[in-house]
Amino acid sequence: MFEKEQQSIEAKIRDFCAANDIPQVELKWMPIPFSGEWGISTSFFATAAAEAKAGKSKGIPVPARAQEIAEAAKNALGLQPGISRGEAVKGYLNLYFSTAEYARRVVETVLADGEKFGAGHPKNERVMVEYAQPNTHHSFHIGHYRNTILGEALARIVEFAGFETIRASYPGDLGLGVITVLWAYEKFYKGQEPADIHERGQWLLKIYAEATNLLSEKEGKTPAEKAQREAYDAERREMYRKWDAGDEYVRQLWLETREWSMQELRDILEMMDVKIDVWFFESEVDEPSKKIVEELIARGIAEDERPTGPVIVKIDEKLGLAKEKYRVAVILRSDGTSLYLTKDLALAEQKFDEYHVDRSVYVVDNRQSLHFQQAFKILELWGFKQAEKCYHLAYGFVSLPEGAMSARRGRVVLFKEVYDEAIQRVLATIAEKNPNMPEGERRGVAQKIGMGALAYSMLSVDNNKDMVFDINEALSFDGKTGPYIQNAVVRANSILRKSGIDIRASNTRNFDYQLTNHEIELIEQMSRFPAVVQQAAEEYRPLLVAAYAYDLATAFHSFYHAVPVLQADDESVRAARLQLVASARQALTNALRLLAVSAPEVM
RNA sequence: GCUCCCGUAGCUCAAUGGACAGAGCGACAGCCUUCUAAGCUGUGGGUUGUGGGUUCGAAUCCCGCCGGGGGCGCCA
Repeated sequence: MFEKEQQSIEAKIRDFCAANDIPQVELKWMPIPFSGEWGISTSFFATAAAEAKAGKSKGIPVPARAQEIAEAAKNALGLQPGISRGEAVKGYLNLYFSTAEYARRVVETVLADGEKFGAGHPKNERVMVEYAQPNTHHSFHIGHYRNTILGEALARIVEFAGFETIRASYPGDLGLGVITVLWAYEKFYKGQEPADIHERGQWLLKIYAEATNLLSEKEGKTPAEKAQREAYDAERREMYRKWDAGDEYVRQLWLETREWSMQELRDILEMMDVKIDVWFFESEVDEPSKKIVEELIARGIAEDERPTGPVIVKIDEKLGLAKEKYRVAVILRSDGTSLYLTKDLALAEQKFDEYHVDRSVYVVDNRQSLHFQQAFKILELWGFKQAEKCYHLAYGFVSLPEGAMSARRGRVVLFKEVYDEAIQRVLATIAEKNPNMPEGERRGVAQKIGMGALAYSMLSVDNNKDMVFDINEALSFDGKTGPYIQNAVVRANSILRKSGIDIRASNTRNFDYQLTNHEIELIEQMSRFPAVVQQAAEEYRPLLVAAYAYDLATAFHSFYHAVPVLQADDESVRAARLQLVASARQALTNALRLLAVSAPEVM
C-alpha cells in the first residue's frame, strides 16, 4: 500500500549506489518482522557480496560491509515522504511508516474497496480448474470433499487474483466399477431404491461393495461357488459389452442410475456453495478419445498390438530417455475399449479448443502423478502445443485411522455423515454457549459453523501432505479453526451493531492518536492481504490464505480483548476504532470467502 | 529395480534463500459487575532424520545415506 513510496525510495538507492561505485543488485523488500511498528525493510548482503566478487571489498567481511552500505544509504535518503524514520541494523535498512498516515490509508482502502478489497488487477488470462471428479454410482466421501474444497478455494483465489476462471467437474460415469453397480442393481435390486437423495446415493455404494464381494475370486470355494462367480462375471462383461455397443436398455438403466448420483452430487455442491460452470463426463470423451488413438497409431507414436495385446505408447523410448521415467502407457484395451488415460487425452483437447483456456489445472490426488505425466507427454508427442499449459495440482490423499478408504470394502467416511455430525455438535455448542439464540436461527448458524470447521481443517494443511481424517480434529471449534475466525467476524458485528452508527455514512478516519500495539498489528495484517492473494494464486496454494485468515483473526481477537472501542474515552478515538473494526470485518470476510466459508451474524 | 511425495516441539502442522524456527492441541498458571470466554494473557517444551556441498547467510537449494508412504502394460 506504499508501493509508490517504495519505488521512489528504490530509485534513490539506485542513484546512491551509482554515485558511489557500488554494484546494483535487485532489492527485495519485506515487512519489518517485529511487531509494534510497521514499515519496510531491505538488506544489502547481496550488494556487499557482489562487490566482494568484483574485487572491491577492501577485505571487509560481507555482513560488516552490508551494514556500512545500509548506513550510507540511510544517510543519503534523508527524510522521505510517508516515512517517519529510517535505521540501519545488521545489514538491513529499515524504513518506518508515518503511523497516522499509514493507518488512515489502510483503513480507507479496505472500506472503499469493500468486498473487492484484496482483489488483483485483471490478468487477461483464462484458467480452467478441474476438480470434483467423483465416480458416479458411488457416494461422496471425505476424500472427494478434500478434493472439492481444495479446488473451489483455488478457483476462488485465482479468480479474485484477477484471472478469468472456469470451474470444471469431471464425474467418472464409466468403467468397470460403474458397470458392476449396474449389473447388481439390475439383477438383485431393481425398483428397490430409497427415495431420499442421500440415502439412495449411499445405497448404491452398498450395492457396489456387495457386488464386488460376489465377483472377486477367493480361496477355499466349492466348485459350485466358483462356477456361480464366473457366471456372474460373464453377465457383467456382457453388460459392459452392451453398454459399449449402445444397447438401448442398458444405456437407459445407466442414465437413470447415474442421475441418482448426480442428484446427490449437486446437492452436496450446493451445501458447499460450489457452482460448476462446465460438466464433462467420461462417457462424452470416450468416442473422441478413440479417434486420437487412431491418429497416434497412424503416425507411429503408438504401437498397436491388437488383437493379442493393447495399444501402447513407449514414452521413454520416443523421448530417447535412457532411464525409465514415463514408462509404457496403455492407451487402448485389446478389445478396443478406452481407458482413463485415453479419455484424458480427448478431455485436454476439448478444454483448450472449445473453452479457449490459457491454462488448465487438474486438482487430483498425488497417486495419479504418473498418469498425468504420461498424459501430458503423450499430448506433447502428438504435437499438442498446450500440453505445457496443463498442470496437475497433486494433493495428498485422505485416509482413515484404520487405513486407506476403500469403496469396494465399504470402508469409507461419507461426507454426509460428517456433515450431519457437524450440525449436531454445533447445535450442542450453541445450546451451551449461547442459549438465548432463537430456535429459528440455530440451524442456519450451525450449517455455517460446521462447514467452516470442516473446510478450514482441510485447507489449513498444505495440499501435498497426506492426511488422516479424524472427525474430532476436523470438527473442533477451538484454537486454529474455522469457527475461531468466524468468531472474530461475529465479535466485530456485535460492536458495530451496538455502535448504532452507519459506517458507510461516517468518514471520520483520523488516526492521529497514540495507537496501541494491537491496533498496529491489526492494520499490518490487513495490509498484507492483497499480496497474500497474489502469492496463493501464483503458487496454487489455498493454505496461504487459510494461514493468513487465522493471523488476521488472532490480531483482531487480541485487539478486541485489550482495546476498548465503544468504551473509548475520547470521541474521535472511538470513531476511528469503529472504522478499524469495520475494515477488519471486511478483510476477514473477504479472506473467508476465498476459503468458501461464510461467517454467521451471531454465534 | 526405476520414480514421485514426506521427515520440523509429546501430537497435528506453519515457515520454500534473510534478522531470535512459529502456531494449534495436550500440560500447568491466570483473566468474565466492561463491546460475545467458540476468546485473551503467561510458563514449559527444538542439534529442523542424518552426513557432506553451494552461499555473506540453509528447515528451505544440490548430492549421498536412513526411515515412512504412493506409483510403475490393458483399474480409475
